[in-house]
Amino acid sequence: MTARTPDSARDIPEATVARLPVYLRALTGLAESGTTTCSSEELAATAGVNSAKLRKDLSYLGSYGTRGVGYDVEYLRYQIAREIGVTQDWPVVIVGIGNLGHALANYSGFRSRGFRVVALLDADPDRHEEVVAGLDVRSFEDLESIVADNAVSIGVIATPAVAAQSVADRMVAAGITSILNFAPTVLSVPDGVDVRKVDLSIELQILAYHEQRKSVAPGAEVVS
Amino acid sequence: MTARTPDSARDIPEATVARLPVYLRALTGLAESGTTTCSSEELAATAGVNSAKLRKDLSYLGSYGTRGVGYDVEYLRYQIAREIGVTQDWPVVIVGIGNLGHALANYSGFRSRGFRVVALLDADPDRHEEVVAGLDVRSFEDLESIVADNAVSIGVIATPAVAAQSVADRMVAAGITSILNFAPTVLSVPDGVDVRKVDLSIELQILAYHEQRKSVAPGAEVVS
DNA sequence: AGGAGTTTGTGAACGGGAGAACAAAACGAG
DNA sequence: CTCGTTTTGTTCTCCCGTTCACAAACTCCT
Ligand SMILES: NC(=O)c1ccc[n+]([C@@H]2O[C@H](COP(=O)([O-])OP(=O)(O)OC[C@H]3O[C@@H](n4cnc5c(N)ncnc54)[C@H](O)[C@@H]3O)[C@@H](O)[C@H]2O)c1
Ligand SMILES: NC(=O)c1ccc[n+]([C@@H]2O[C@H](COP(=O)([O-])OP(=O)(O)OC[C@H]3O[C@@H](n4cnc5c(N)ncnc54)[C@H](O)[C@@H]3O)[C@@H](O)[C@H]2O)c1
Repeated sequence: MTARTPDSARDIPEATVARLPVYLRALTGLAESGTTTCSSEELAATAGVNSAKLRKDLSYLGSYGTRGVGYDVEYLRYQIAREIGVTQDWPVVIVGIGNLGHALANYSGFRSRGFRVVALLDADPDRHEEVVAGLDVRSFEDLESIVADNAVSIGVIATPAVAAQSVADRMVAAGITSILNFAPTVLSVPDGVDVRKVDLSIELQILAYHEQRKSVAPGAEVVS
Repeated sequence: MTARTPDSARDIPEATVARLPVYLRALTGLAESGTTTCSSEELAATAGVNSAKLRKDLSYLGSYGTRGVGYDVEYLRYQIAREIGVTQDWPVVIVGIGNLGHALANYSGFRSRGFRVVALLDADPDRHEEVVAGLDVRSFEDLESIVADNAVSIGVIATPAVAAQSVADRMVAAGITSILNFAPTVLSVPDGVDVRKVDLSIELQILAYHEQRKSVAPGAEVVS
């Protein structure tokens, strides 16, 4: 019987943290369709996970359900949002406004999920005349002042791979402590800085591996 | 002593499969910089993983190193590429040529890693006049014939979330067995079809969670 | 040829996550 | 108030993945 600190039941497993946003999305969907209460079974189906896993995940946050009834959609949604930290708005800077940077800047889904793009930066002076998604593309040299003025702690790297490490170094020096990296490179950053990478080529290669094996052995597998 | 089938040492752990593309990228980098031989330590550092893990991963493919020496960069690169299946070219279709679809279509990294975009499809007739990255944007109705004519088995979904499931259903019916999904929805597909999802909002939310906790407890953590 | 030095490949210990199963709690009917 | 039904929260077990540590294998030097 661990005396559970009721206010801050800390250290949520990483695997659970990665699923909380999925639950949040599912709950938002349920709320929009008018559902006010749902069981772990329903929510699990909507989120595409096992219901036991869902319940265990939620138990790390606290006891927000009612036995025999289920969960209040709106209440649980708020609790998860609070736990993740998306009840507040997070300012974000995007560096590298090329093909991908444009798409990211124009994406409305970030805003609706608690993130606000405060600046678009690019090293190429030709880009600086452009206005993307209502924001001026500014010089990369402005990074430090923008980070300081807007209390930015999250940065997105969408530059070519060769530039990524130097951009990351500069971000870290400017005070950014979380980086989402789209460039296909391993970034090295000091302790205390989180890096997550998104590599589309790797995803395709994983699919190709399984695809190749389907041709010989029909052992099918669904990776979600 | 499991009699290791030398030609097909099958069932590589999923976690290893996900890292093989990283090793491949690291090896390509080493090869380009003129390195012909490397130790597991060097390669692990380049790929950003533990060297013991790297060696164990490679051991699933076979014994391609030489004790006391290391690995032949070019030889190992080929072996990994063959194992993943990227020695051949994989035809790919992209559905939903909006912000993200444009970026994907223009991305040269796919081509250089064994993937060839054979068609860009969109439901919006206004898009059909467009030429992106040297390809006509074609009607979604052409899906079946394109898949059949080009033996496409991999599809990319970059449509809004509401359309994603119906696009996936249509892809599966047309014969596609691997899907990379960018829409923030859970797709349900029959057994035998692989789905991988890329959700940028989830990545940001995971960063936000850790960021939020940094403010209170300085227990830093690097997630790569 | 033999020994010293390197580096691989793998056995074994460890930790974390997934899922089954169940006891505890809430609710409603009678 | 009591019993039956529903559903949560949690315990327990199993499996996968990570990491350590070391014997086996190879090279080079003397
Ligand atoms: N486009 C895609 O769909 C896609 C897919 C997967 C991965 N990626 C990766 O994302 C990254 C960006 O891709 P892209 O297609 O947008 O490339 P891009 O060449 O279109 O854009 C890169 C932008 O970064 C800017 N830049 C270069 N060096 C910079 C620096 N030091 N500081 C600031 N800005 C700098 C360039 O001026 C350019 O505008 C690449 O690393 C690419 O490998 C892209
Ligand atoms: N843009 C981004 O950076 C970004 C980031 C994260 C996630 N996403 C997700 O990626 C998806 C695409 O984003 P986007 O910004 O490119 O959206 P978008 O609206 O710019 O483009 C969507 C395209 O899909 C087409 N489409 C709609 N229904 C279709 C159907 N049934 N069949 C074929 N085509 C159809 C539309 O005509 C449009 O061209 C969305 O689900 C979005 O949530 C985008």
